Amino acid sequence: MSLNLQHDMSNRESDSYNPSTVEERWQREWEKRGTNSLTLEQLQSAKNPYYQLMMFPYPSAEGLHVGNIYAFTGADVHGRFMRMQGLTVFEPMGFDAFGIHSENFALKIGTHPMDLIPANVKNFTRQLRRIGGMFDWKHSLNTTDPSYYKWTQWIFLKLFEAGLAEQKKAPVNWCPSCMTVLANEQVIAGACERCRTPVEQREIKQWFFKITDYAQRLLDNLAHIDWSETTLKAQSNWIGRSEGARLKFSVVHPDGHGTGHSIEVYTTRPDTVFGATYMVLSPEHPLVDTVTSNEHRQTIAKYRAEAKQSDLVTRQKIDQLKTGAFTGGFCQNPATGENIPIWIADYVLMDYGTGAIMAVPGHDQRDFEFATAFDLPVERVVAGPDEDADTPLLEAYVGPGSLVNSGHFDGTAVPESVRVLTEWAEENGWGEATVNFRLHDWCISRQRYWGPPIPIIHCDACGSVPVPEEHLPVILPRVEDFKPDDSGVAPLARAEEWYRTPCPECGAEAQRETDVSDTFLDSGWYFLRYPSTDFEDSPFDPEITRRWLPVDTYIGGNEHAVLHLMYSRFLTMVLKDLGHLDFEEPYRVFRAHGLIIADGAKMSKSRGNVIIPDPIIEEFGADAFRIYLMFLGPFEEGGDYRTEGIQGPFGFLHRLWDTVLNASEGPPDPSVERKVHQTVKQVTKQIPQLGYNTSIAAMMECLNTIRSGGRRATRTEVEPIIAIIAPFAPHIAEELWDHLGHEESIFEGSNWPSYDESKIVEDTVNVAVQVNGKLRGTITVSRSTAEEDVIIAARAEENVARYLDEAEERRVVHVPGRLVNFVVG
RNA sequence: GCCGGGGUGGUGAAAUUGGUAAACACAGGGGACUUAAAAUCCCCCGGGCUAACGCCCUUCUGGGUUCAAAUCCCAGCCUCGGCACCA
Repeated sequence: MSLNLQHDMSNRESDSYNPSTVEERWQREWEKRGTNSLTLEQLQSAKNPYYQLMMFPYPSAEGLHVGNIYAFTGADVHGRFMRMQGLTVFEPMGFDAFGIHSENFALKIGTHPMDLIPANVKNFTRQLRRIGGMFDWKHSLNTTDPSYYKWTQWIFLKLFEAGLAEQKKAPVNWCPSCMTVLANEQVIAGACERCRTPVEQREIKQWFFKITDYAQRLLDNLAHIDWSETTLKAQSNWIGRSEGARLKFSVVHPDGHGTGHSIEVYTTRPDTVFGATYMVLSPEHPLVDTVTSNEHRQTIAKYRAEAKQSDLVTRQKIDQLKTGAFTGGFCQNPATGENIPIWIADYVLMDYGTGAIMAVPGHDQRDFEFATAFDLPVERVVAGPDEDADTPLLEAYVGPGSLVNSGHFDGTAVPESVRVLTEWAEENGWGEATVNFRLHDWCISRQRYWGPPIPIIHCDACGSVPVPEEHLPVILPRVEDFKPDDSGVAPLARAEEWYRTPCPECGAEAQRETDVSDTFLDSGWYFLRYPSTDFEDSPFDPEITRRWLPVDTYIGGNEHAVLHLMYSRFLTMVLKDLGHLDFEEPYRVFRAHGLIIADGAKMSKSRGNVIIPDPIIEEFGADAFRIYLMFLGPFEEGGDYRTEGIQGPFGFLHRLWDTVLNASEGPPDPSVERKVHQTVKQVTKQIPQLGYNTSIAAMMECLNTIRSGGRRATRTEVEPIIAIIAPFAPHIAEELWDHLGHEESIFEGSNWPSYDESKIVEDTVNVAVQVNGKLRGTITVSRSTAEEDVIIAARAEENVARYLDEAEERRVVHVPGRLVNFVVG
């Protein structure tokens, strides 16, 4: 029979599916017709605007990798689906091309980044077109383009004017290999995120954005935004809000007389203050010199020097022995009135809380370890159940209980005790309730070359003067020797003719800031720029921004859960407060996609399991590759890439092609039609939930049904399938759509098929029959069969009957359309 | 250590959210077509017992709830992410 069909279609025999021909044709057509680009007029007046965003790539020399394509395809499927629903979808793509990545690579191969980046961008653009994304290339952007970073600098100025940018000398993480300052976020377990070199501590003047001013708001808003749960959790952990108290301890002479100095500590357990038997300052604490006695000065100086050298590397290792040194100074425990010694130790960090702690070795494990190491007294002030004031402590007790050895607070239960003791401290003027955040201010300056210059001019008379807006952009000059050195001074300091400039305020000779800004500042606002790239005189056009933002759906990797996503939320909030935006959360919906792994491990050059996409696309086509990637597993969980796996989707597209080309006119077969409607329904429901793998499986199943027994399909059966596959395989969908006689692109107009609920219901159902919960047979009954008749039929089933004969029926459970369960005993 | 995600065939994974476990694919085996290969098509494919109808076992392990558990509860093991001396 299939032979006969082949014969019928002999005029079509040469038209077997050839992905590259089809894909080239449609990529050309889209370009020619402007299918994927919005006009300025559309941007200004679209009735149903939908902003589909994905994370723009850093254009590496290696080109797009499978992970990029996976992420972009997942977002593109969603965007194309929304478009077919009749929305005007804006799906831009750009390049995050500044930063240390490009700079390091340029240094390595000895090419200037200004030459390297355009070549990489060109290659990326070619590859991005090849995968068939619905990208609006008329509204692309590149962060290294002066017309873009002009506005990055403008944002810096806005924060500067608002008092949210400040320069201060700060102990910073210094990577001796990259020769640059790293943000705390770029330090992983004491080592540089990029090169794994242990980080040192240095004091350098740095520009900071005061993101901590927004900590509470950044945290509170997490309750209202529709983001992936894991991302929300990561953000909230990163902000790290904790409630506690600041307690003031007076510094005293050994004889108990006050020195006039006092030290504040931060604690989440003010209720254990009676058990504070010593105090520990961070080695960098400003009062260390003040409290140190002459005979201890040398030891302290030595310890501080050691701490500085090893700093974040060893300091962040938990499982090491506690070290420290006694200052010779004392302070008074405000609760007990007793003098307690002041130590310094590197387990106390200067940049958390106040950089000083009251040590309660009885109820804090770190303090306990320190006290044990240096033979300091351990006092019990909390007794758990079955314990009393004298139960010895073999380790810190942190569980529930009530206070002991705490004067008239004895007996207060622990959660209550925190409040009571804080109030007591407040009444007596030595403490107050405080909220503390783990989040640090954002250090945005880099002593590197490949970034936008920070638009500040340093004048001896006027101080730090912002570059006037009309002088923006401050163009990054071409400096041939841009290699960073150990001095901690940025390469731009070598461009004397560039940095020498008159002060905008007094006209005196002054110098430009030679630090450049962090890449995360570039990517912190790019989504605002995309819809307004037609405008040169403002970063984002107010009218267009009102129409298109916030972003409707943002899909990206969870590796940016804290940094990029936090910074862009912060900048959006600031711009709102300054009156430039009327919303404060940039992304309505954010979904984190999973990771593509190969051979059970993350793809990486060092593992040698990186898959290069180009040859696969060449052989099987972008459509098959897209489907395969989306078919691997749940999009939000990622999947394991196997080279052979693409055969499935590839064969599927071949069969789809043949089926459509051989389709006849005529009415659909009722049972096939039912399957088609079921499939349309399922895919319609699952795409918005990113249930791509199951959508594809449903379409495969549907095509199997259409073709079952070698039957020839009708046009009405296949047409909806072409439409619902279109978001996944846009090229073949266009070609087949065209073949069926449609003039316009399948993506123009609302071509998503509707389904008819009444055509979905089956007239007969299979009902499982169980005896005591074990499957003993199945029966097929008409959907409308009355319950009692279903049970009669079930009881009559041959195999079931064997089990029912033997025992007494106690109960019958009937789940309509699903099963009958006889409970016998 | 803390916070998340997850453990289902040889493999990637499904499972209407408590109702026939393994859909859809990959790999493997067998067959058809072909001079041959590729492509395509058809059949088999969790384990055990059986000539067969069937039966027993099976969703990391052990308990529990229920007529019914991959799904809910308790305990434990493993794994992958994130944070981590954060007071």
